[in-house]
Amino acid sequence: MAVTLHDVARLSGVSIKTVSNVINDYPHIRPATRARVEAAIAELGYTPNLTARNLRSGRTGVIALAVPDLSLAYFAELAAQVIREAEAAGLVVVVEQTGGDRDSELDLLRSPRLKLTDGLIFSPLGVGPEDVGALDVPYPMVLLGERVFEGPADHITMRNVEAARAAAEYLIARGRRRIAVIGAHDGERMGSATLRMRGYREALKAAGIPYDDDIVGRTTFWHRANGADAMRELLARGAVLDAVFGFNDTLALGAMRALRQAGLRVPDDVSVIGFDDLDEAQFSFPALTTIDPGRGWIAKTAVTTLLQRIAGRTTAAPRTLLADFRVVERESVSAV
Amino acid sequence: MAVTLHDVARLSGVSIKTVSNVINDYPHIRPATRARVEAAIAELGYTPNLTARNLRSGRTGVIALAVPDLSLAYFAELAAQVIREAEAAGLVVVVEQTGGDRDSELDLLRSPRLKLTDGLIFSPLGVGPEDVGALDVPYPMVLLGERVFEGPADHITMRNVEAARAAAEYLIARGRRRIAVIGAHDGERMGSATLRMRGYREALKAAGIPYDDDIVGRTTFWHRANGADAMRELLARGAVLDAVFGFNDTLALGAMRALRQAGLRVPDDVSVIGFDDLDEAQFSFPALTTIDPGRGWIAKTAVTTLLQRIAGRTTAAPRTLLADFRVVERESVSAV
DNA sequence: AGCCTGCTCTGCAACGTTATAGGGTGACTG
DNA sequence: CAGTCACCCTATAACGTTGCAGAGCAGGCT
Repeated sequence: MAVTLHDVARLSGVSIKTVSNVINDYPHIRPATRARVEAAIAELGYTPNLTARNLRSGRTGVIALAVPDLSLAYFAELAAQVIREAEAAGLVVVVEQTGGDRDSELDLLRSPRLKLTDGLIFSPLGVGPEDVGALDVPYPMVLLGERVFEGPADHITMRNVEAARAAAEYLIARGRRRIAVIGAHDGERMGSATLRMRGYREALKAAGIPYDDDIVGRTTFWHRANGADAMRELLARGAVLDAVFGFNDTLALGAMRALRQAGLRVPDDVSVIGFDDLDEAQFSFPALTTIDPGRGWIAKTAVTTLLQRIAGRTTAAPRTLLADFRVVERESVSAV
Repeated sequence: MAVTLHDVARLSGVSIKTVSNVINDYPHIRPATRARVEAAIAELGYTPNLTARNLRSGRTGVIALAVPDLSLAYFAELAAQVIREAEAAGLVVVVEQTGGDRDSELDLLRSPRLKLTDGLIFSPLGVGPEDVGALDVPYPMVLLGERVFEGPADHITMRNVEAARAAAEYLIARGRRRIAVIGAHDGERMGSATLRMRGYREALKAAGIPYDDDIVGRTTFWHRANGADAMRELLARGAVLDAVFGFNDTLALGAMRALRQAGLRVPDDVSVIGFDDLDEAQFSFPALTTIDPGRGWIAKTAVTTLLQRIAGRTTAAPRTLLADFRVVERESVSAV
């Protein structure tokens, strides 16, 4: 059924190793021989068996990307970019969905399925600082996200505190003083919510605005529905606010929907800023002002860093690399 | 470095084959031997080398999913569901992005990378009926989408014509007569645009409404930006309309943004219906009325059909399977 | 007693590839 | 004219696993 090196060798009248040499661009081959072999390859439609090659070489040319769920737009866009970067480097990507659940994440790290891959780009949501032990895995890994710092692996992430501070400052600079937050998460000891909250509070403090727990909307999950629900709850209990900082774009978009449903005008009555710069943020009405956290750079750097580890070129201590961010000005924020 | 069967065999004092037998649940092993082997496995932390196993068995436990781009929400949600279904069946998924480009798609079909997988779920955008030859590939494949019918592979898709007709009828039933279309695509001989247009025209005809080319917005790509642009163009040339049928949700959402930007009220001045039932359609303002094309069923059926082909249980002729659809009523359509 | 059967375990070959080591050529050098 | 060297090619042994064939042994049957 499948054509192998043996078949090509037999047809072209050379040894199997010569065929292998032709395929691998070994330089010392007579042009005539090379032509004969290539003709045989074409005639038989031979393609190498990558499984066998991998067994020999110990490499698979496959990397794994583990994210909570592709139906979350942030991770879909991240995955799209990681796959593009990996393809440029000649790799393919297995995408694993953990559901953001700590146990599933720990299972995945130990799964023999990863044996089929050269390395892992892991974006945890459940695993945290208490699991650094489990993160000391026997294969190359790059960590994304905010759950684990000082872990045993390279870590590529964004400047959460600074970016969140910039978002809040952007609102403050436009005269907003009652800036609600959507996405706070009390139980969390380390993560995006904690860090972005820190940046928010820094901005308030620097501007001399008191922190008010009454305008902090809490939600563990960061879906559109959670943003809308948290916003409705804030409005229902009569919170006074002139701006909303959604800790990500889907929260902000959900919140924006709830605001407009409640008859409030965005940005005039309430300005809204998000975080992530999803594609869809350009097309809400009004278009969402947000933070571009450098996702493209993160994807690219994750792949190149993983490749360096795989190649064993870097035996240095784990590094943490931070992406640059910027405020993307659109329509959902106006000056008072 | 890596622990192999040999290491386990040496430690437990049995042959390598016995260890293999223990791992593969071969029944005739003395409990004492089994226990000894299992203890050795645990002590050494042995996990099987899947590459070697695959070379022996000819199976990899990996399937490929080829879509245009994960940053398109429809394909991200499809991929999420395919990965979930595959995982339930003990498979992992390599995601390939073709960009929707015919040449890239044809390249992919011939790529040796697919040698690493047991089969392919392929959602083409560029490849069309003229390429049925190239689709006759030597590995199990399931086709998705509307580009190729009557091909050499199983085909799982949606009831485009009926669903589009239902969408238009839904608008007509609410008194809308000037129903614009966003997403028509003239160059296309076969595809979603063609089929959905057919359903739209069927509905018009059945209601005795004349077809008017002036309210048909054309766009090859189906991003949010294209929907907004096409809508703006229609409005700019003074088209008279009381409803919009976006051939997918992102087009509809883009169009909705353009409508509201132009000061029109949705749904009262102009009602909007989409197609796909993306997660984000629930959270636009107003929430988007749309068609649920049965994406979940499609993902599940694609995986199980592919698995049947891989197992060789079905040697029957290629089948076409159609998902059920339904209209999802939300807020973007109102009665006149 | 002799044979068969079933259980437990083993050795070898094979999956398709690449690395290593080395065997022939012919041409060039001294 | 011998020696050296670059070039072209080949045979063999792995990579880690599983399928196949069978060996040794105990127990039960005739």
